[in-house]
Amino acid sequence: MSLRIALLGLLSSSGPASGYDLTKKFEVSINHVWQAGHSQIYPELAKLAADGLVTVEAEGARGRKTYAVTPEGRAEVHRWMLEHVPAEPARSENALQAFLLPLLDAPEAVAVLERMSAVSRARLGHLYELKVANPPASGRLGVHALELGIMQTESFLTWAATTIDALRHDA
Amino acid sequence: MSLRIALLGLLSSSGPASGYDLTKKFEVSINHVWQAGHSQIYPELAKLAADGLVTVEAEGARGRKTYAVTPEGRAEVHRWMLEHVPAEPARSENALQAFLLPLLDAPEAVAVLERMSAVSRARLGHLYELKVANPPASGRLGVHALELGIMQTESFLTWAATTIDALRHDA
DNA sequence: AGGTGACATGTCTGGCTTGACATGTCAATC
DNA sequence: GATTGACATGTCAAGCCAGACATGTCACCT
Repeated sequence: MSLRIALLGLLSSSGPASGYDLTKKFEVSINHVWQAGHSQIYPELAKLAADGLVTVEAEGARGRKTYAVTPEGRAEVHRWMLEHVPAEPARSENALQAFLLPLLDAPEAVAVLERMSAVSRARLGHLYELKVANPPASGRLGVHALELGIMQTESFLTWAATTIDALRHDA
Repeated sequence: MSLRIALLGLLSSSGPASGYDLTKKFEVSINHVWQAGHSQIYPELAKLAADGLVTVEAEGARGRKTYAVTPEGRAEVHRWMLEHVPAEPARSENALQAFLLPLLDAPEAVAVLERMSAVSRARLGHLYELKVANPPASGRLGVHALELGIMQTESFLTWAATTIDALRHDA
């Protein structure tokens, strides 16, 4: 369901695009919020076309098909945004490791936390790059999600640092 | 993979338990970190037993089977904790709605953010209850994950409030 | 003329997950 | 004696998803 919405949203905002374009857009923008590879995107676009939420606007070179969102497609995203209450997925390997941390002794736990922190700092750097590359003009799809991602990553780092301190203090 | 680890972790920490017990434990403790229903747990326990990571320690009334973790099982969790680098799932309906927020007009976006906030406040309340119910004795499985969940939810609320302000200011 | 790499679209297998279906026991209440 | 509700274990169908496999075009460089 959510993949449909993500695709319709991208098409609504950026205009007609091919499956290939959308796959690229996923990689550089929506990726930190929702991941999908081309093997998911192509079939989903076909379904979307079958349901009348997008149309094949043009077929170009190398078999390229350009999809455009229909008014029904726009309505679908709009409806989903207003009506759908997101289900908390609560399925994160990071959080699972956090949960199981007490199974380790203190030095091991600190090592795990430091590894997590390194990964998060890299992620944070990546998000900052996105922010700089995509100056936060309001109205741009993704600006708010980017801020959210940055804040969440920062708060994760704070948690990790606090927990490391606590573990060192215990030992 | 992660479900195996979650089950082995719970069995390592709390001692032998049945599939039913583990299902209940999932609901009240690990749920905010990793969800699974009994229809996943029972087959996974059977596989775990087949792989020698747990054993059926006893069969009690009403077909109850009590599983205990084996040394191999403990080693498996330990190895996973130290070696496995969590893949960021980055698949959150909440974040997707945040991403698509610019498709809405300002009052609609504010309404969506306020709904999100209400859900998050409820979640935060639930986490606080867990914290009070389970006093944070260090060494208890889940204490760190609980703190993490609280911090992340609080930072989500901060983001939502900031974004609402920004949208109101624009309009 | 041949090779490389970006463009472009698909399929398929296997694993994970959900929700519904199915079955049966035991203890306590009415 | 019958009903209810917690206990307890499973299966099944359908959808979602990742990663591998498969195919072919076009432009550019050598």
